[in-house]
Amino acid sequence: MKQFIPLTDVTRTKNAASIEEISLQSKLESYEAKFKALADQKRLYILHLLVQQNSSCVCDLSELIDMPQSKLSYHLKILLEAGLITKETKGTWSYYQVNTEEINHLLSPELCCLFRPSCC
Amino acid sequence: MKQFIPLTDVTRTKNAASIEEISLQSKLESYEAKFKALADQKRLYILHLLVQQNSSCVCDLSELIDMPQSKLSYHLKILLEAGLITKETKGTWSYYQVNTEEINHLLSPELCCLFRPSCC
DNA sequence: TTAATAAATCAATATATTTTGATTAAAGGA
DNA sequence: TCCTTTAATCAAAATATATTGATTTATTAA
Repeated sequence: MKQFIPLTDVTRTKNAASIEEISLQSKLESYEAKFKALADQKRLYILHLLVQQNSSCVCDLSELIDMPQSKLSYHLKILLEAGLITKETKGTWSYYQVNTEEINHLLSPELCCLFRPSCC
Repeated sequence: MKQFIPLTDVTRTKNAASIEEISLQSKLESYEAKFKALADQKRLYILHLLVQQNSSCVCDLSELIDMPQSKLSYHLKILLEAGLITKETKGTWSYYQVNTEEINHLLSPELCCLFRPSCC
């Protein structure tokens, strides 16, 4: 995982960062994580599939996307930690769903065709 | 640069990909590049600064963000190639600007405070 | 119980991205 | 011309991310 880097590229010796800088920085940090999760064709395609399936478990997805289970779990975890999907475990199954609200907060309405259900 | 990966994880031997799959794939590919450019605190901060400055050259930005010139040029290039900023060269100076239209196509109105001028 | 299935995790490797400092190229001024 | 400034580029090193195959854990079914 990436470390928390200061907004400017050197250590502040004299003054502490202002409140505004800290809050900007924590915003940038959380957007970084979300965009990082979106910055991958495979994960974008997983989101696209999840939207169409509404909800699906790893093994079903694994067949749909033709990807080994461990690899898929890895990418799902990244999406989950970024808050872009949610997970519900029932017995040995884990069902994943797109977090539509989060996607709406982040992306333009134009991107709906790809990442939102019941749209286009 | 990342290679063009097929939507499923194996080589299609029998059938060629359908038109829909190809067009989906090229969309995902272009979004991947844009999200990759956004997937970095430093670049998000550069965008934020550019929005406030309206237009600025590398040397001015370099002071604002306290980042070495070569590093800044590297990150500006990534933003430029993703189409998120534009560049205009005057003499030895290069002036960069946020491509607001592109940002609007991509991001939610909510993100305006950070990445759009005259907003919030 | 035992065996089978689902999915998370792990360690090793492979790949990609970022950083650094130096060099280069182009433009402008003395 | 020669010196300075601006910014792009380069190669090497550092860091981060992704992939692989094996292992582990938990649950269910026989």
